[in-house]
Amino acid sequence: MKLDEDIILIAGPTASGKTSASIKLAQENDAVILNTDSMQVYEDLRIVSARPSDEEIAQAPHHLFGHRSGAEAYSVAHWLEDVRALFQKFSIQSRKMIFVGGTGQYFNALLDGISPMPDIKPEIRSKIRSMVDVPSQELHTMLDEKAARELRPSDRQRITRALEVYQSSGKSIIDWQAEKGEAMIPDNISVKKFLVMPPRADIHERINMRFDKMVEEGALDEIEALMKKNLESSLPVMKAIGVPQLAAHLAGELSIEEAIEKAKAATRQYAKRQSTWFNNSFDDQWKIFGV
RNA sequence: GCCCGGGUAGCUCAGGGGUAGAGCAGCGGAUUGAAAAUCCGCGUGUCGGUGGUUCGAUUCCGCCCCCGGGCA
Repeated sequence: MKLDEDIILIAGPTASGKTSASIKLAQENDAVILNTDSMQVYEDLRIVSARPSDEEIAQAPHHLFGHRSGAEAYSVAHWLEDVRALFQKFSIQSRKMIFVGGTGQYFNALLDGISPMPDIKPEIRSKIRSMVDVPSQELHTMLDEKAARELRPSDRQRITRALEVYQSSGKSIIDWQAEKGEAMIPDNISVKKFLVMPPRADIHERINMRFDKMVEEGALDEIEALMKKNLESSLPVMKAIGVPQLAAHLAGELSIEEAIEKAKAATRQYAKRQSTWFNNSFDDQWKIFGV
């Protein structure tokens, strides 16, 4: 399919067939592919994150895949910086770009921008994140008034974030978020949006088959190598689906069957959350494919 | 063949004369620098079948079927 637009977006839940679709489109449109997935950025997770294989990557130019170490705490802000750098490198008009992935937050940030946020002082961040023994309900009482009103006492991750923002800047995260961010894509650039959304039952079947295949292809070796790095368990890479489950098996806490079953279930639940995001957060410019 | 134990949600199981409830799975939702994260909400069921007792049976009784275990 030959497309006129400068930028093509392909979103969809995990195991929906985005990778092969992106390669085909890239070849037909002489485009480069940009990863829009929060876990495929890590070099440590080739198999478990379902990152394109070397053979697939050889079929079209790929960027932002496996370009970061798992030791880094990558985030949507880093991703936007990486994208901005690529926009300059290629100059948007001269080369078609295909964004493909399953991280809704990244797509939203790309299209709508992200509010400016203060730099977090490292000592504040580590102080707050080290309070692992303090119940989140108690952390919630330390919030500024506005954040306390918006966040649930059980939502530890957002509470932690709100605390570090307030303590670093003296301003509520709610006020920071009220400031609109700048859109990444200029108005004169045309965008085509594809949402790959197969029936849920098909996705479940593909997830189950794919995880078995990952194990056959050496997922355990990959996780073993990752564990040898002794990274902090709070790092994003350590929370990728498949990592905790297979690590638990390697540690002798789960049988391989149990680990596989838990990883598959976690993947199905993730696909559910992705579907919710795409169904409710994406506007009707997205063209839906049932595949 | 006989004797036990068990058949309740997709799975593992609890309960008990007034049409039933947990965990997991599943479904729905939120989502602004960890987002594959984090959080919120929802039981989805001929209680194996069939007769009987009873105002009323998933529960008590009989018979049958199925699954374990034991004795032969």
